[in-house]
Amino acid sequence: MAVSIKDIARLAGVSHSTVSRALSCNELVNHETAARIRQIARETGYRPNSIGRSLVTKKTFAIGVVVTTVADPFIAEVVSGIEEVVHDGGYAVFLANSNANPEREIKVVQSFHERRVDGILVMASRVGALYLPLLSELNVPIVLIDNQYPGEFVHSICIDDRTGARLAVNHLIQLGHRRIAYLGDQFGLESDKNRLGGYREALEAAGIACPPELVVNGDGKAPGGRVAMDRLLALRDLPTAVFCYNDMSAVGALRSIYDAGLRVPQDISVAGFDDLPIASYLQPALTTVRQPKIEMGRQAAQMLLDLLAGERVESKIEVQGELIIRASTGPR
Amino acid sequence: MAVSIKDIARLAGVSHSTVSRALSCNELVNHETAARIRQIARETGYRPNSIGRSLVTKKTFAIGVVVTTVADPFIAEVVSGIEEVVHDGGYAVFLANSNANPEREIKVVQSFHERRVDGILVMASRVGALYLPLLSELNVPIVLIDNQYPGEFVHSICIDDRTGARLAVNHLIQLGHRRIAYLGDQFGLESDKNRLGGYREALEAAGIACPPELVVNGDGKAPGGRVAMDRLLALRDLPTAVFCYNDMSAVGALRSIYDAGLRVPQDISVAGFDDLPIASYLQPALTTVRQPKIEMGRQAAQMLLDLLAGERVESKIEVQGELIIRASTGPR
DNA sequence: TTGTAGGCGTTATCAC
DNA sequence: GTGATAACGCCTACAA
Repeated sequence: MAVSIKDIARLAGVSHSTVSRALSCNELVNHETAARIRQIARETGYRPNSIGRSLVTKKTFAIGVVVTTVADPFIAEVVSGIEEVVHDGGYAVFLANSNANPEREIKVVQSFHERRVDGILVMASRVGALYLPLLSELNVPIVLIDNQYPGEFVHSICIDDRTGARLAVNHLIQLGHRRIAYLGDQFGLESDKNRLGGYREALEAAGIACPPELVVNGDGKAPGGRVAMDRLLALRDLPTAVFCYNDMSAVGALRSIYDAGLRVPQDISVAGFDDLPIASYLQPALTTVRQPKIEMGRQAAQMLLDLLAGERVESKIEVQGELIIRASTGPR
Repeated sequence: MAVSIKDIARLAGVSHSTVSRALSCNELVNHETAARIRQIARETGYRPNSIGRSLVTKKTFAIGVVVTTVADPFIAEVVSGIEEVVHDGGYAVFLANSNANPEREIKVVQSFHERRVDGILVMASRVGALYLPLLSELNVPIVLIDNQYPGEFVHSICIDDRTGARLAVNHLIQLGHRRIAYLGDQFGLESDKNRLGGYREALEAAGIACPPELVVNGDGKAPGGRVAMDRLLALRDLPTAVFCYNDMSAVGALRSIYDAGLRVPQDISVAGFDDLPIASYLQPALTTVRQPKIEMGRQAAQMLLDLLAGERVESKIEVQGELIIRASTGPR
């Protein structure tokens, strides 16, 4: 079937070890025989079998990436940053969806382990610190991106949700808004908790009340944002501004507001979080907190590669968001 | 280090072949010893090494997926359909970006081959029929999704771009438009050629002229769509409707139109292609040709799995788009 | 029902 | 410089 090192050895009239050396550009091999061997390898269309190699070297040069779903624009951006660095580092990427299901997340990690990946990257983990016991057993470095399970993990990178949220809400306050709503994600996620926390802190610091009816939950996507905004619009006393968990929630909120016949930002200001590529193309262009998505992917991947190279790494990176003011927020 | 089948054999006082049989639930092994072995495996945290297994079985239960970039909402949707079916079929997914670079695409495919993936899926291939010589050499089944290189390939799935485009353009014609522009993708891509072809056919069938200045090229993304629309708006005689290569191009076109102080659809109607999740949330909601994105991913993956199972498969699937009429198109 | 032996494709350690 | 030989972890005849 596929041509192996032994086939080449036979054709070249040498031993398979010589072929191995010649192909791995080992110096200790006659220049002419090496050239002849490489020539034969080319002619026969030889491609080294990385399975055989991995078995002896105990390196697969593969890393596993777990995401909740790749059909999420934020995640897709981060993954593209990961892919870039991992690929340039000579590694391949296994990708699997957890569907935000903790059991499935663990299953996926274990299947990665069976494939003997050299490292694992998990986005928006629903397991987080629960890995710690597994970790020593697996003996595979894991880096978490935006861990969604309470508690510290060894190696992780995340955005400073709290500060980012304060940035956005302070901006709304400075515009004169006093009745500011928070349109969140599903209950229980760390980043939602922290963005809500930042929102509360900003209001409190400004001496503004935060009545519970102004905090609603969506699902981090447009449909949920729309429904949640519908609830806010059903209030007797409408908010004049809404800070949304993320841009996709804001997209849903905008739809709800338009359908109610209101204008943005004249009637209601809307701010998001993420700064997805679409954000500046929405009508009106969305004010939001930019996350360095691709860069976060790159950094997480680099942290993992450094770990694999045995280098010392910062165990926890926290990046800062940047407020991008566009047209969806205006004075009260 | 990691516990192997031999370690368990030693602990259980049996040979490693017995362990192998017990763990693969082979019937030919004493029930009690099997139970004991499985117990030990559990206690020691044994995880089979799929590398060792693959070497002898010559199956990796991995498939390689090549995309131009995963940070494209259309591609991300298709990939999520692929991942679902592939994962449920017991296979893992290698993901790699080609960055729309033909040389890199070939490199990636070859690296997949070195890893001895059981099959390969390529989205928006820039290589297409050029694979044919490589194919016999690689001896790995390849399925193409939306092949962008001219010519037929063996196994492929694509959308009927021509008919889809006609659907959209006929809709604009029925609304009374006569001056209809085509805002395309980069020059040279098959789907762009075919959507342009469908556009021309629809106009011709209606006896409408198609002056060359009404055909412009974008890049399949919002920035390119915006710039291309700017060019259309610089025309002395403006189009009253624009059919865009895809939804992201339409997103850019909308921005350009708003910035010019015009209204959609009152001044200009805009139609897209894809029906991305965002399409119905744009302002105004985008009229577009729906591609069954997730389903296309599923079908492509299923085709590959069927191929791997040695089943007969249709060599070429062509799916139909569906016109989704929303608010971005209106009477002239 | 179980053990022995061989081999998958590679790298690595020895001698020669 | 080169060739045996062993090893990696697993599966699978074949033998017992």
